[in-house]
Amino acid sequence: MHSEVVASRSAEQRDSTRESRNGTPHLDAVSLAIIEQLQEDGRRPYAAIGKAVGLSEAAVRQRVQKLLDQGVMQIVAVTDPLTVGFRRQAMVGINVEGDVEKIAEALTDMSEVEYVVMTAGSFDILAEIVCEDDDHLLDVINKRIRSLPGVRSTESFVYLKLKKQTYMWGTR
Amino acid sequence: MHSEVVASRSAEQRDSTRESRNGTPHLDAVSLAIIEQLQEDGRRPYAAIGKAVGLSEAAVRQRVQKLLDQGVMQIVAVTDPLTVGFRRQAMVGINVEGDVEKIAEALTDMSEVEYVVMTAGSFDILAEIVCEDDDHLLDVINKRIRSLPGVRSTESFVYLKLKKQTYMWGTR
DNA sequence: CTGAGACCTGCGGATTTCGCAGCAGTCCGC
DNA sequence: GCGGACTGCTGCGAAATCCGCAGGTCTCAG
Repeated sequence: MHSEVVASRSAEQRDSTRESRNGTPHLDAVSLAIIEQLQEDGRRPYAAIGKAVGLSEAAVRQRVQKLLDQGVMQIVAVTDPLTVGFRRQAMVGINVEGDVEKIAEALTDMSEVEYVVMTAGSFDILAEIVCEDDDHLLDVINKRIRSLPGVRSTESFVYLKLKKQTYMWGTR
Repeated sequence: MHSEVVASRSAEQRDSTRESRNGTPHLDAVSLAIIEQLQEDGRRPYAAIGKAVGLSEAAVRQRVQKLLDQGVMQIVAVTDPLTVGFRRQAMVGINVEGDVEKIAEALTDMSEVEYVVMTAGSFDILAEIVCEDDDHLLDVINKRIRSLPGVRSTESFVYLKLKKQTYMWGTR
């Protein structure tokens, strides 16, 4: 009736989450299904999730706790920054000479920087900035980022309109 | 003892959330405080939140429900895409001739596209793509995006390493 | 064979959620 | 000034959920 994900766990995937060589835990189908449930509604009761994935309430609870402890997922409220009073956002492409990782670390430490990723292509790093107003944004980009030793150049893309933002990884 | 956010709501901010002219609801300090609580832990009990912000359990519950209904926030599980099996990600900068909004809409409809924003600067649109492997990524960029009528050019930045990703807007 | 470890189930008791009735303050129009 | 509509908060009791813990099963290693 209700789609059971698995029943006879025939070897191989007991140990629902286990370290693989690169350090990221491997997830089995059931944990994935649990995550999907929580991506639809982070407050869905464990019993309801259990019914959906074919597990007892307690088992779901233990798995969720483990996923949280391991840092595989987190359950949080996400908002539209505009609504919460941050009126200027920008993506900044950065070119670095020398240690890219080091610059990335420095960006990570800035509270206005929401997102940092090292990339291949004509930028070494992309960083998303969330600010209260133009002055604040200008300050962060010009004073704090461009002055980092090793930053060769930056290019800014000020956000005009956010069209889509989902958190539905694994739900398709 | 426990930091009350407000007590005498002296006019002005009854109507905790109200439409301002641009359509985005205005949030008062208490709702902001509630959001902060839920950004730390999306499953925190209403009573605990109430204690923190100085409201009854029922009041917090009503406010949270309203914030969800209005779409101001959503409570969801967020994960590291890599852990869930999406091994290739990229940011794509796009230049458009003609109706930018239209292209943005088209991108929004693609399930692999996680994030779409219209920008000022040398790209008209930035879109984040989440894929399972290289083939999938190539397919989305070359076949689906570049073939959209009006797309003049694209530039891709394949993700090498995600360094930071927070959901703490309003928490600083 | 035996012990350790991972994972699941079942079950009470504590806690939380939920729905609702009641109350207070504001903003109308009359 | 005074109802009436509206919004938001509180306080409750009932229902549902969460939580901890004591087993049980399976697998692997020695």
